[in-house]
Amino acid sequence: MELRHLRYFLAVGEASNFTKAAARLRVAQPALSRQIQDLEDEIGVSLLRRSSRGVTLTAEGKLFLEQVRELLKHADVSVEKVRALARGQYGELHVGYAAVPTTVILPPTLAAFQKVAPDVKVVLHDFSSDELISGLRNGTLELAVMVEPTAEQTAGIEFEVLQTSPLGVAMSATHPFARLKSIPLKKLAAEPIVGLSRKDYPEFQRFIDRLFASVAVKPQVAVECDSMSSLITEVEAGRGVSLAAPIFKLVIGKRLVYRPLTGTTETVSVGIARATKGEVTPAGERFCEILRRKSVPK
Amino acid sequence: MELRHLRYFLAVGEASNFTKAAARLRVAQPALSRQIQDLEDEIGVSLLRRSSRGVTLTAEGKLFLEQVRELLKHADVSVEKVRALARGQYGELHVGYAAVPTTVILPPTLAAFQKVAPDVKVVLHDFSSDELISGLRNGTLELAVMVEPTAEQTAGIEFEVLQTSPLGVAMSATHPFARLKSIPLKKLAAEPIVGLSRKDYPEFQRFIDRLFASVAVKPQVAVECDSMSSLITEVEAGRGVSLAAPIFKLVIGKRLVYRPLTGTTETVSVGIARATKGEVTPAGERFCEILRRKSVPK
DNA sequence: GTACTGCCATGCCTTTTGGGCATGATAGAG
DNA sequence: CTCTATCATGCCCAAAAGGCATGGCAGTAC
Repeated sequence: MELRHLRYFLAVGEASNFTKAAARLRVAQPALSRQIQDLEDEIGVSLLRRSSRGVTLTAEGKLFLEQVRELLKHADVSVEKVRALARGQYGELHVGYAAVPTTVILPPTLAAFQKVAPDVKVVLHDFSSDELISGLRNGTLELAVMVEPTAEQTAGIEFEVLQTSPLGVAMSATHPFARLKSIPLKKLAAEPIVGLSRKDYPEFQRFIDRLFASVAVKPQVAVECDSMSSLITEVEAGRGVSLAAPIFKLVIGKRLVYRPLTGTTETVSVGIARATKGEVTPAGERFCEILRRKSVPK
Repeated sequence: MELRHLRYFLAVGEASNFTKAAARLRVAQPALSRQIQDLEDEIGVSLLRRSSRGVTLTAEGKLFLEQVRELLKHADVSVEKVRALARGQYGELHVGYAAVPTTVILPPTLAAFQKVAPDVKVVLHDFSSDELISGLRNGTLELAVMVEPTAEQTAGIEFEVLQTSPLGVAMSATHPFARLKSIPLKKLAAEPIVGLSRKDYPEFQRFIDRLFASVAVKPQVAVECDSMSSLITEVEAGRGVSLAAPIFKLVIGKRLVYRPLTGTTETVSVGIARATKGEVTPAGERFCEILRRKSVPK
């Protein structure tokens, strides 16, 4: 039994007439006649009642016709799914992201991606940077939108910068710094700093170290928070100030004040991280393209 | 695309090796190789990654393999269903029956049928005799197990007798008749009779008329019941006696007394009724065979 | 490094089979 | 009773599946 037999049977069943079905299939009527006979022989059941005025389906034929309809439909859909998968318009896409630095880029990207590939199920994973890296390594994540990984994390990971921003400082409105237009790095060095915990964000510690190496000062990290929301609360309470990128302004709202940091050329970069030998699905590729487009500053 | 392509792809996908798959399919390896190429060309997507140490599925290949498995399974099941339908081991069978006269035959028949054709859904319809006849005529019922239809009902219906029984009378234990061993028709004619309603059981009225024609007496039908249970209650209450077949003994239990009727050769027959030009399904045929077997008195 | 082995692809030929054309058989319509 | 529409059969051709021999390639063993 081949799909041809089923396609032919479907045509005959729907036309109730060999001649017309043959015309629709663009084959000669005798060829069709024989294929149907072969099909009936193989199944060993009469599917059609022939008469000199067309054909009618037997009860068995009716049942089989139903089945054949489903089957051919399924075959079509299957092929279409595979093609869509190859075009990046079907399947699952596991995207990891760091919540705060991606608040601006991610939502419009997701919206745009949804439009071009509505049948791709995007599975979002809000992870800490270390979790993102290991997710990429073990294949759980196909790509991650995050801040540039540190040298220790970068093995087997390739990173593509999307946006680079200067650094700034966030503080409570009552803090003395709030009266300044910008904060010099040296002044910051003398101030207690609210930071992120070593455990969840190891790269934060290293970043701080690198930043203050230029002024040869050990910064005072007064509090280590395990989440952004607690960090904001601590800063708001006046326990210290926090390093921040301009994007941070969107997250802190009116609870904190943001000022640019001067006296350093250090920057933070947000971009796409992927495993060097990870699978590159067409859907992932499309997603990256949109990310790039949405990252161009207007 | 033909089923052959799918069967071949399944084999290759499962073996991860053309040579072994070809052996399992009993075709030469090059032939298999080419069919798979054709398949990939047709859907326009790479399904396999070839290497010198076998093949691995691409993401598209994995998706397609899943689909193909389902598809081939579906094809097998479809053919099997059609064959089973032709053998009378699949499908629906609508059987009408008259509840009381079939209390003995039907249950064992259903049990036996269930055994030989567990996948046939037997749909039972407990109808009055007129409903049974019209059900057969309009095709709702394929067959009916019932008492022999009257001449008026018999057009377009063929009836096959399964069991014939003499007539008897049912009465309450306190009724004078209960002291007799049998009841002569003439005595019965003088007695008030509890019958079935004209509306639901027209054949009952005609049967009564025919029976009493031989003794040239108009019987007194005192009460017309619309169901067997109410008839039993009425008889039990002493409102009259009722005509009955021996089978009736099983239904009345100890609530009523049964006595044979003498002075008449009239009998009641229970059998299979079918529409003369109704569809005869193999399942229906099987059901009838079992009915016949179960009707042979032991 | 070299020979070896297992794997898949390619080229060429054979066999199978699907398909076309002409024609036959049949039954309902006019 | 002829005419016509319908499906089946016989015969032939062409397309395509399949087989065999062989080639290329990459690990593996020596």
